[in-house]
Amino acid sequence: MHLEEVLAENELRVTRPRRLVWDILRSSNDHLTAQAIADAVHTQDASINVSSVYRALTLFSELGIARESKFGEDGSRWEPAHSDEMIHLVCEKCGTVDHHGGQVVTRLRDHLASDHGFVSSNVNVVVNGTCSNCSAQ
Amino acid sequence: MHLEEVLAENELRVTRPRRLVWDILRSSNDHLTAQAIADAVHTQDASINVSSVYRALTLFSELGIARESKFGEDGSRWEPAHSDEMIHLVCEKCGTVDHHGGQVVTRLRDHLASDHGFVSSNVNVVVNGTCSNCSAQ
DNA sequence: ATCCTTATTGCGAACCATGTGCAATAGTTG
DNA sequence: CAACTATTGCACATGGTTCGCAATAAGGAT
Repeated sequence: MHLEEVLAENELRVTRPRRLVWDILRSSNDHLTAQAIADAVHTQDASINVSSVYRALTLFSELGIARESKFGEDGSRWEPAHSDEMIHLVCEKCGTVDHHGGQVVTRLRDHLASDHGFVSSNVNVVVNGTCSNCSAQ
Repeated sequence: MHLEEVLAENELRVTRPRRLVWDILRSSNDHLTAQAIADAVHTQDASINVSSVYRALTLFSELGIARESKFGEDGSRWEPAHSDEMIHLVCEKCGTVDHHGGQVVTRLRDHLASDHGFVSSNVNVVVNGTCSNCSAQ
């Protein structure tokens, strides 16, 4: 997915802050806080303001190319968008956040819709626990 | 579950702020923000400070008798603790938050543990969407 | 019931993540 | 290149949540 296209399609401009924030989001496979992203941006261009980072992130989320999740302590975590099917496994020991795919979410959605008339737009699953690495020792 | 017992077991004191916060949590079947709880407390005793409300809530959550969830805009939501099996259905139209029980979570836990070595301590499922009431019209 | 000890409070200020108004800057289109 | 205006940087506002500390009150002992 190319930032340029998505922005162009919506008649939005491709600016340096937006490009940098996007590159960092894409290149990291972590779930970064806005602050962490701002820090990373600053190593490449110290003149870019935190506000622009926040503005870029909110924009990306509105455009559907970034996803905001709330876990952990210090504010929201950001990552490139992925399907709801991908749920989050947060290890309480090493702090790693992994994705896990399956049909759980789809099944849940279907069940809620057909049996309870609840039409879901967005499903968020966060599992806290101990990952296999950490529970090994 | 009696507040007094839980507190006594942990050599903690039963104070007016704690009792009021607990009563409000128990009597409401909503998911209240700390601020809303503070407001409710104030109608009964205006002299109680917000800090004490926050302190009570964090304490209750440590004691395992209250649960903090993060959805919506304005901060965390609080409710008396319930099993992970109860997932949250948040209606984007009317704002209602409903509980929904099932085996989804247990199945997910088992799957993650046996097939992926991820031992989950706590599972959080938030489904955003439109409830049957709202989608009716 | 009263005294003592110390957990807990109220207060105010601090903090942190996030949003905003506005003048200056820089994409984009012609 | 020029012009139009979306977007930025700045500095400040905001809203939720925490903290230090002196004053207060819970609960056990006398």
